[in-house]
Amino acid sequence: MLDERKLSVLRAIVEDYVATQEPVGSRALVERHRLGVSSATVRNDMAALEEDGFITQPHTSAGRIPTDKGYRLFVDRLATVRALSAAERRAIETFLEGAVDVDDVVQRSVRMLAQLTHQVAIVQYPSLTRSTVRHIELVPLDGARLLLVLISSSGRVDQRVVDLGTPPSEQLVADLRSRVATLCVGQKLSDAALGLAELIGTFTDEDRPVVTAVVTTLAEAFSDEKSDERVAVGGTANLARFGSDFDTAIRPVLEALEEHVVLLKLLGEASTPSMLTVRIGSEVPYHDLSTTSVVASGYGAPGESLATLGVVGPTRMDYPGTMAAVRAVARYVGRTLSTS
Amino acid sequence: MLDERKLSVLRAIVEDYVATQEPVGSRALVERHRLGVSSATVRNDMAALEEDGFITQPHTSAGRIPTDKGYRLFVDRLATVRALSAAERRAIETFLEGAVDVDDVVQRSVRMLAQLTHQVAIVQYPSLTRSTVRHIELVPLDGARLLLVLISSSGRVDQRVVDLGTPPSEQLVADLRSRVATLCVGQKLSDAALGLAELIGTFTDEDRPVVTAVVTTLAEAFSDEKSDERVAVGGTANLARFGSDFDTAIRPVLEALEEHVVLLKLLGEASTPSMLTVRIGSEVPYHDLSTTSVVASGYGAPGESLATLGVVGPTRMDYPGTMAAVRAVARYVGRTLSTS
DNA sequence: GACTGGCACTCAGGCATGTGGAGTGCCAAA
DNA sequence: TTTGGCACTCCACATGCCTGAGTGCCAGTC
Repeated sequence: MLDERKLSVLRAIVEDYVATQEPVGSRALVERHRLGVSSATVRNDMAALEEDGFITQPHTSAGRIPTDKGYRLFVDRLATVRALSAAERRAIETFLEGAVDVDDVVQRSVRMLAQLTHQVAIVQYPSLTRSTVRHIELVPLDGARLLLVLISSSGRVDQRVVDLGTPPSEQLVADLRSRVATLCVGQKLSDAALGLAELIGTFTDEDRPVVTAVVTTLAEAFSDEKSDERVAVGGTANLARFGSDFDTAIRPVLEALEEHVVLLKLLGEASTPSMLTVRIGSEVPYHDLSTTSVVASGYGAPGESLATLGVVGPTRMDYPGTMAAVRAVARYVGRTLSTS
Repeated sequence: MLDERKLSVLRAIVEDYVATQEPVGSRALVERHRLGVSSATVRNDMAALEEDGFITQPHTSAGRIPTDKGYRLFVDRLATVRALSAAERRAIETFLEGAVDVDDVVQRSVRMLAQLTHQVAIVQYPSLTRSTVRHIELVPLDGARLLLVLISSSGRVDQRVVDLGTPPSEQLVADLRSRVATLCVGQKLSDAALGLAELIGTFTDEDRPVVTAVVTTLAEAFSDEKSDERVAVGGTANLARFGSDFDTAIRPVLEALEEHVVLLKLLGEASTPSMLTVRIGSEVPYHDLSTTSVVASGYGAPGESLATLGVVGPTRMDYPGTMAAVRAVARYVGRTLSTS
């Protein structure tokens, strides 16, 4: 039903439409691509493709534009992955190398990604719950307060102030510090949770409130999803690509970008690193964003992903180029974070 | 030259234009405001106001719109400060009270401000260099590295990793910690700088590299402007108010919003808290933003301001309302931060 | 001298009309 | 199965007209 030539025609339509933003007709197609057949033949193929729902025409006597289904087929079967140029790769590398801490890595990635793809870029901060603890520290503050500092394997540093009620003895703090460290370092926090809970029972009744407060804070503040919700957004000036009508095209995207929860859902679950997720138009889980596509990838150490990054753009985007850029940036970010 | 009635006419024009976004004519003016004179008289006044550069007409036979100079006069002499409603004030208060840390306060303020003004809101994080040190801590990490934690009076917690070259003795760390703390706590970092520099000389040659590294990091990482550059932006969906032409109206603003340096310059120097700065159109120091206005205010303890917050919007904005909202939020944020 | 009513003039924006061109669908012939 | 040709459709653009809002000015009135 879909012979080789029809697929070529679809590919040609997608490529031309992405390039020109205008419905593409049969005549223009045979002129720009060496299809080896006449425009009449292409017209027949187009009719078939439209029948199958891969393309559509905005109105009679207009050219064709791809449907979401058409883009999907294009991405799955027709796109030839464009490799990044050496210059681009070098640019990513040197730009990311200049980062001084995790915050900086994320900022720079977002900029890089926006610049490479000319789309809106989103980078999620490395997940706390999914990385292991490198160092844990308890610092007594003035009064009955304790500063809890957590350094995770991705280099991220988080802190939280714990209110204890009563000032703890130096002895207790030191003891607690070493035992918590023994339990947690090298582990994921979630894996250490059980051990931490048991820890409480091993202290005297007197010390128990303090221990409980610390353990609870650890569990609550650092383990729940809240601390994984941080994201950076960049390249919003590229929203122009969505179209010129602010209310229907641009505003929904801007609103989504302000809702971090929505953003995280858009990026989706981080699968294994350098595994690309592409959602096209109606596949995006928000109705207002039905004319946008999302290209995302997990990033992190080769084994397991730390978080997700990606771009959102109009459905009529350059998928091969965007996918290549997202994949490349994800790879470099993962590398940068695991060696720092 | 500018009698009372002409000023009333100007005020009426500004108010109507802001409300309707359309050039306002003499007829409509006398209908909507009880000026007590006929439209012909208003026409004469308008001619005079135009002569003086306070208003202009987009084309012959159109109504008048205020010029930047007109808005300026309006803001300086004509605007009656609209007080926030009790409900609005209560909303700010309860919303900000729910914040758990400084980050949260800033996030919430930005949202609040955007929602109140229907403009794009910008909040600068409390300045490190301008607040005093509440607590300072040195935490030995694995290897020859030290974690430097700084808690400032605004509740902000910052940390930096120092690379020492050689692992320091526990004794040295403890010694250094207490002496640095003595020097810094209760002071601004900049005021303690001299004492810190002198501190180096009081250690033995052997210890000096370590001390130098710590002191330098303190001075460099926490004292320069870099750490004051953090800002939060919100309400970008309100960009619609700038107009419908993306390229000329919206894109320049989006681009400015991505450049933190530009943003900080827009907010301007924080003067004393609850002192409002209003820049109108051409008064804004960026040429691309000549159709935007900025309303900003410092915030902080009554004495001296910690940082700045504000909104950017089109020159045709509701100045009294915006100014009231900015002032109110600044006041509450200052209060919230100084009591936490 | 200040205000007012009246009048002629200007011009943007909306609406109807007309036209060119790009593109399609279909059919008969190769 | 492909192709050239032809009739048909419909958008985009240009043209022209008209209306209404608004102005500037002037002569008259208080």
